[in-house]
Amino acid sequence: MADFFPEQLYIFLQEAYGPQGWWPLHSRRGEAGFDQRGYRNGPSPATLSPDEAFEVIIGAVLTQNTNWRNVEKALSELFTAGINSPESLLATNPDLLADLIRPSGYFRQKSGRLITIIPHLFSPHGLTELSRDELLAIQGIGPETADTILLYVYGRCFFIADLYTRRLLMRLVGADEMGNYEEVRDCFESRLPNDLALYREFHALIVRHGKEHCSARPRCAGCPAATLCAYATGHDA
DNA sequence: CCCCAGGCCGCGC
DNA sequence: GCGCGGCATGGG
Repeated sequence: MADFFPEQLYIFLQEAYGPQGWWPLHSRRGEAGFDQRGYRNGPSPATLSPDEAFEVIIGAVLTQNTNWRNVEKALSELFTAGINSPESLLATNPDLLADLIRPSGYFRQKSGRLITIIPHLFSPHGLTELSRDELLAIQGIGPETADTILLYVYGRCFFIADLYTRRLLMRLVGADEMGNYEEVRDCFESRLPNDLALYREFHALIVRHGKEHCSARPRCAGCPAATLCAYATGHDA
């Protein structure tokens, strides 16, 4: 990863895909300032309201190893059932909660995780801001979920080194140069300016790019990062 | 039929 | 500290 320059990559992705407006708020889709899938038209505020924070945290847990489409179904079920706050979630029977989030997969496990996690992150006064280590100590919060909360809920510059990010970087620099989650995170964080909007937009662009081109089975034709990519060389261009 | 998706945990080594 | 199985649905 020694000669990887993330800002170059960012320029290419931004030019190809434009602004992304993450994190999508499913409950706000179609409202003023949001599109039909809940993506913001403009940049998001540094710190979210308790309602928005609740929804991002729920979504971050539900999307663990799960397609966002399935998460949208589960979020719809939750909001239709009136579960839109820490209090309403904690007042729900775990088996019922599991049934509501069934479309997101691992539904029994995720029901338990939500019930475990939410009291740590919210008090009767509102959002509780925890450190990365404190987040990681909670059952059900691993590195990616912690960094998602830090970046999109608390507005802190932690780079999310999720599946799309690590797969993209592996193809850019080659498998031999690849690192683990923390090394990839450090790679980006040590080479980027401390710019919250940049961090948020960059991760969103990587996910978008992962869905359109750099998926498990890559579609390299038309890839906006091909000129930076070791893998693309010799492939279907 | 198969593989894949914005992980995480507990276990064995 | 790293690899592996379990957890589960819905789309391609």
